[in-house]
Amino acid sequence: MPSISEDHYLKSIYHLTSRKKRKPVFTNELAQALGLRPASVTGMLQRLAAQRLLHYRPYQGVQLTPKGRLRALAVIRKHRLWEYFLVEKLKFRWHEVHAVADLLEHVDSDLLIHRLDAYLGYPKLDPHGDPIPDENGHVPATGFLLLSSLRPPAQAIITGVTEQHPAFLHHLERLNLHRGTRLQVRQISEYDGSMDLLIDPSQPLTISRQTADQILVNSL
Amino acid sequence: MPSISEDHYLKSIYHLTSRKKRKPVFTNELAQALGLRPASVTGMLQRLAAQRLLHYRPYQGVQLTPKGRLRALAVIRKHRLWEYFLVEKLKFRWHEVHAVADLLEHVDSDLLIHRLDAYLGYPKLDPHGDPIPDENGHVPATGFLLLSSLRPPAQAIITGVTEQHPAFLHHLERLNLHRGTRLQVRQISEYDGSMDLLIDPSQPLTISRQTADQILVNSL
DNA sequence: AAAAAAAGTTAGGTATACCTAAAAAGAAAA
DNA sequence: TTTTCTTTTTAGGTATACCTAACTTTTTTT
Repeated sequence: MPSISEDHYLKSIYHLTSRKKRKPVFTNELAQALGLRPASVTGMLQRLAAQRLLHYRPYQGVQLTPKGRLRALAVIRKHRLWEYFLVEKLKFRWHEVHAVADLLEHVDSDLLIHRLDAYLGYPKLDPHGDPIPDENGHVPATGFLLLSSLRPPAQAIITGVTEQHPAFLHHLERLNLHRGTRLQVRQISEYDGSMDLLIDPSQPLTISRQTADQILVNSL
Repeated sequence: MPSISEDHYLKSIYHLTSRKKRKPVFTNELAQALGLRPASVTGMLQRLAAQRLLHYRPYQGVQLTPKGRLRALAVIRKHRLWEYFLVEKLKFRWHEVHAVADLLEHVDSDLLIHRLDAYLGYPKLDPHGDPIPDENGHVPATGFLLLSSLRPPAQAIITGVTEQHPAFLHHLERLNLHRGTRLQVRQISEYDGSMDLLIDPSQPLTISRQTADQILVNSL
C-alpha cells in the first residue's frame, strides 16, 4: 500500500522536521529536498493528508501524524539497516552507500528486514553513526557531541557524521577520518574556527570549522 | 530506464520460451503468467517491440530479440543471486525465497550486484540448482542436476559441488563421496529430505538434504 | 465453406505521479 | 494601506501501466 513516492515524502518530512527543530515543513523546502516542483508536492501532500499520515493546512506547511511518523521511521530503519549491510558485509565505502540504500529501503518485506536485522546482529547504529529505529519506531538515543564543540586538549573518538553527502564523505576519506578514529584537539583558530587535530598515529591535521560541524564524537 | 513492469514481462517471456522449447510466446500465456489481462499485455508488448526488445507480430505471439534476452538474463541473474543470498546468509526457507527475490531483483544498481556476487563467492547455481547468468548474459551450461533433485531409483555420477567450504569438503571425504563417484538413489525421507544412497562398491549411505543440495550430478 | 469458438487487439477509462502555466493567498515593502 | 514579491495552490497536460467492453482475426468445428 505505501508507495515509493509516499515513502520518500514521509522520510523527507521527518528529516526536515528533526533537523530544523521547528514544527511545520513547507512546500518549497520539501520540493527542494525531493528535487520536485512545488505544484507536485502540493498534490502529494493532499493525498498523504487524506490518508491521515500528516496534518496539512493550505499555505501553512505540514506535520507528520503519529501514524506518518511511524511510517517514516520504518523507512529510515530499512535504509540504515541496508547501509550497515552494505558497509559491513559488501565492503562499500562510506560515500557509495547512500544511493544504493535509497533503492533498497523501498523493498517491502517485513520478513526480509527481520532476518536482515538478525543476520547483522541487531546493530544500533548505521555506518554514519545514525541510530537505527527498532521495529516499533523507537530510536535509540546517542550521547554524541559535535567535534566542533570540543576545546583543547579534549580527546575523542569519531562515532559518526551528520551529513551524508557523497562529496563530504569522500572528503573525510581523503583526510583519513573514519568511524573509530581517535583524535585530540590541539588548537582552534580564533580567526576562522579551524581545528588542529592530532589523529591516531601521531599525525597532525587541520580541518575547517565547516567540516568539524558535521562530525560526531564521543569524548574520552 | 527499464521499468519493473518491463522486467517482469521480459523475464516471463524468457522463462516461457525456454520451458516450452517452442518459438513464440502468446498473449494469453503471458497474461496468465503475469496475472494480467490480455489487453494489458498487448499494450506492453507493443511498447517493448518499439524498444526492439522483442519481435511482435499481431496475433502471432512474441520472441525476444538478443537485446531483450540480455535484459531478461540480467534480471534473472539478480533474482538468483538474491535467492542465493537469502538462503545462504539470511537462512530463508525454500518457499520464502521467491517472493522476496522478486522484489530485490528490481533494485537497479550494477555496483550492488557486483559486490553481492563477490560477497557470495561467485556462485554458479542458485539454491534451486538453477544456473546464475554472468554479467555478460552467459548462462553456465550445466547438464548437471542437484543430487537432491533426483528421485528413486535414479542413477547418477557426481560431477561437482556448489560449496567450497573446507568443512563441507571434509565432510564429503568422510562420506567417501568424490567427483566421479557413481551412485543410485534408493529412498528419500519425507520428514527431512535425507537420501538413502548406494555408492560405488555396493555401499549403503544416508546423506542429509543439506548435503545433497550441494552436490551436482549427471544422471545416467 | 459457413458458423462458432477462441485468441488477440483496439478504444476508451482509471490511478499514480510527475510537469508547466496561471491564479490566489499571504508576507513584506513602499 | 496599497502595492509588490514570494509562496503556494489550482487547472490542465503527460507518461506509465493497468482495467473493461467491444471488435477483429485466427482457428476449429460442423
